[in-house]
Amino acid sequence: MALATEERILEGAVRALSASPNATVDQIAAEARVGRATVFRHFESRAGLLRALARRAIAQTDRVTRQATARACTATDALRLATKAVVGAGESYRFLEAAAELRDEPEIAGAYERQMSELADLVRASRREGFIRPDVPLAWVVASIDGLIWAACRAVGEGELGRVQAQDLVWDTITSGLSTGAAKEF
Amino acid sequence: MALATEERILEGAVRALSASPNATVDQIAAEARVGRATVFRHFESRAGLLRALARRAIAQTDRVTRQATARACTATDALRLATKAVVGAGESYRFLEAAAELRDEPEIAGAYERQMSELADLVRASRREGFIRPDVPLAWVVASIDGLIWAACRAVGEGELGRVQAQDLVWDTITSGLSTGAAKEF
DNA sequence: CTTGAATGAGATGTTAAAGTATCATACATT
DNA sequence: AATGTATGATACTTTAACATCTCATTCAAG
Repeated sequence: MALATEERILEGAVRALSASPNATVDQIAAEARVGRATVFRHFESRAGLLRALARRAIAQTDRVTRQATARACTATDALRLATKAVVGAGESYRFLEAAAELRDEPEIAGAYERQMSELADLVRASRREGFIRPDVPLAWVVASIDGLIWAACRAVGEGELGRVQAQDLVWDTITSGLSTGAAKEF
Repeated sequence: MALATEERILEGAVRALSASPNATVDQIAAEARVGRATVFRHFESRAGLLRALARRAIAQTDRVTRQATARACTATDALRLATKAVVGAGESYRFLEAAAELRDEPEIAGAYERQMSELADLVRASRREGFIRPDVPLAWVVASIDGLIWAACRAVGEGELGRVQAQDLVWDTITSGLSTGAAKEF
């Protein structure tokens, strides 16, 4: 059952690395309930395992993003659904936040760049629809949405918020901010 | 000049670790323009250096936060000034984002908890003043402000935004969100 | 029951980085 | 000028984790 084993290793790695981003191969193997040697039978090296893991997370994010944007009729709705979907898939890529060694891999860094640039495209389109404020730099809109998504994933991971709740709150915050608007003179 | 040397090492470490969070002692020493042995003369170990660095970053953040809140007359204004000040001090603690080994240190993790809980206090007080929306969970307000601060620090570090611009945008986003509000039916 | 593939356990080799030790040099203080 | 302290360079030891290898065991297929 080679496939099932690889899957178990990958799942274990996600858990182990989410808990501590410098987890050793021993810890990953233990988390996956698999012998240490078996990890090296399926992946050429620790770095290779991390790459596979990152590719998987990227593919997963791409998939849910495509599905979300496919059924949207406006760019703004696509942005909303994509945001929601990406937050929902947080568990699969959250370990990447602190995975320092993966930032150097051009493949991974490139994929992240691409996703950010796709987000920028959505934001630009939504701005043309009059939804996104024109007076805020595009770079900040992208950066802050990204930041809110990470914050939501973290909150879900820490158990501070439910997943569905977090998905809704991100869009709510993008849309309305956090203030009542009652006291702008502050 | 023991003090000046320690300072140089700490500054170098901030730079080296910001560039790559798993920087070796060699890289840190090189960045600080200091011999490798000198690092170990001033700090008992790499871990000790990181602890000192984290303590410094925490103290710096506390200092600017205190200064900011001291001259505020309302909780909301304190929140605004503190947010701005913390973004301004981003360079000094940004390396912590990916410093996995520091999360395990109870002293560091505890300080972060404390700062989050101080932020929560400010948010609660500002909410009593009618500024922060009462319909959003406190945990999310805190988490998203934290997320926006990190996003701003990252954007400044990457050169995407100027520091002052980023400081203003964080509060602007908290206050008003990113949408025009013109198309809430989306 | 036999066979073969995958696994677990653990011994062993390998390497990169941490940490230590030494010595010559520069520099400030007296 | 003499002295003491901090530093840089370098060689060395130690350690932790990666990676490989071997062998007994399990288990499914025939």
